Amino acid sequence: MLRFGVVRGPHGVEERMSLTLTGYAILGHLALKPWTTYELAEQFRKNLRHYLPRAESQIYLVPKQLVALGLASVRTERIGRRSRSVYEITPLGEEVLRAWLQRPPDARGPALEFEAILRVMLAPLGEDDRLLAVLRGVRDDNQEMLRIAEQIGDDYVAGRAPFQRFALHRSIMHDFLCSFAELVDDWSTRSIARVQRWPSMSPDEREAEAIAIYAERPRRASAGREGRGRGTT
Amino acid sequence: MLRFGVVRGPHGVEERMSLTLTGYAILGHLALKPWTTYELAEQFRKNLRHYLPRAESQIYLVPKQLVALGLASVRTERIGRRSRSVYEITPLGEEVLRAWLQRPPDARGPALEFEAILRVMLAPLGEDDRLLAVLRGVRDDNQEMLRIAEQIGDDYVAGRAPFQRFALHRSIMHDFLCSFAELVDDWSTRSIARVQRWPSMSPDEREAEAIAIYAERPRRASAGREGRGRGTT
DNA sequence: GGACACATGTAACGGGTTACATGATTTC
DNA sequence: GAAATCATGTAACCCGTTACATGTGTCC
Repeated sequence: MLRFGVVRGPHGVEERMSLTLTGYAILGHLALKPWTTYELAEQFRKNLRHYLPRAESQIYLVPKQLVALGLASVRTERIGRRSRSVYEITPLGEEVLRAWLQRPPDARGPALEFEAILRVMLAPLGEDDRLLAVLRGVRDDNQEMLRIAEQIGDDYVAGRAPFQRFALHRSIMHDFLCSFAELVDDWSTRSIARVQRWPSMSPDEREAEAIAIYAERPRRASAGREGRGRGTT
Repeated sequence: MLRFGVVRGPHGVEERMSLTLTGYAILGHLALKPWTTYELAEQFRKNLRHYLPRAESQIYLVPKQLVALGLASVRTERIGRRSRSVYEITPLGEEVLRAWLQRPPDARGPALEFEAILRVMLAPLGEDDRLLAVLRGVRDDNQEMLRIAEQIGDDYVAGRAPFQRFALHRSIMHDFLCSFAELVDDWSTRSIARVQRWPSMSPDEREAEAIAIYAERPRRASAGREGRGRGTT
């Protein structure tokens, strides 16, 4: 997060040094409504962790930093004897966020880190049943993601989602999350089935199976689609 | 990487403290054949970055640490006046790797970090054309991934891949990579098309579109599949 | 009265990134 | 002889994680 020099240029604010993605994520949430740190932590735990995984402690730290930078303000409420901090965005925070939304993303594509794939790669050094265990672990874990996606879908259909008014935009997110969870489910399921068939196959059959996959994937040519060509606009 | 106490137990080595995933990734590569740091860096740049992204400098640092831990050895070759280090796995390194392959993975599912999704989430704060720019950026960047996957597929079909002998195992990786690249391509393409239609739609139509997506995704029930139920085996 | 969720942090550590630096070899 | 690629690092920095700590409210 570090220093954060804000320069007021002719077209609004320009940032000398930017926040981390976590910082913008929280600032963005504050732009929608005031949040307590607990609510933010909950939000990250339930909804954001699939494409912005962060430790709980970070969610309590970052809002403080935003306040220190003048991008947010805190108000302390008392619920009985228990106190809680409510964070709100400041006008400066709104400007900084707007400037960020105007800028092109730092990373355009998704960053994936997938230990299981490394284990698949090194699987020839071990036994097939270890590979199966890895793939089953992936699939089992993914069931949770599928359940969460289902829950979110139900909430929007029932009209009781916290951000129902953004349903249209959020449906793009939901589309991605579901596609991803379904991909992991499908991939792990068919890979388990494949590995299970290997012992009963001849070397030639195995060779043929591998080559068939390499020959068919990725599907070639995606011609005749919207807005062909480079450019970020 | 830090300390790394190896204890020789009744069933082979037991590790007191483990390597990072990067450490195991490189150790795993050394188990297949000796590599120079440059080759490793190339390998990470071309093949691994999609599911284990690491800075180049890290690839030069980690093998040195493996040597310091006694898991690998270096040999310095001279090509003309230019020298290069060739790294090889030691017997201890092989044991440690085998022990790791035996253990269940630390993270079973994939970890995703996707700035563009955050921008989709906050898109209602900006203009639709900013959202379109983000989605187009994602799709354009993803073309590169699709091209790389195609290249890899061609190499295996032609029988000239560096690890042709592992074609069967690696086809599982290829399957995942292609599925993912195709997902990103499909998702970004259909999302661009959707956003472009929004201006010409009535509020009711937009509402209906959103709800339709939430109602259909994720696909419900995945009954009658292999090995139902929990458990890591 | 015990368990569990609510609620909010702090301190230390380190893995990985960014930025920089440098020289050799090949290609045009 | 300029440019690109080959080839190998080092130093500083810091974001995020791990692990710990602590008290409140509520349910049974």
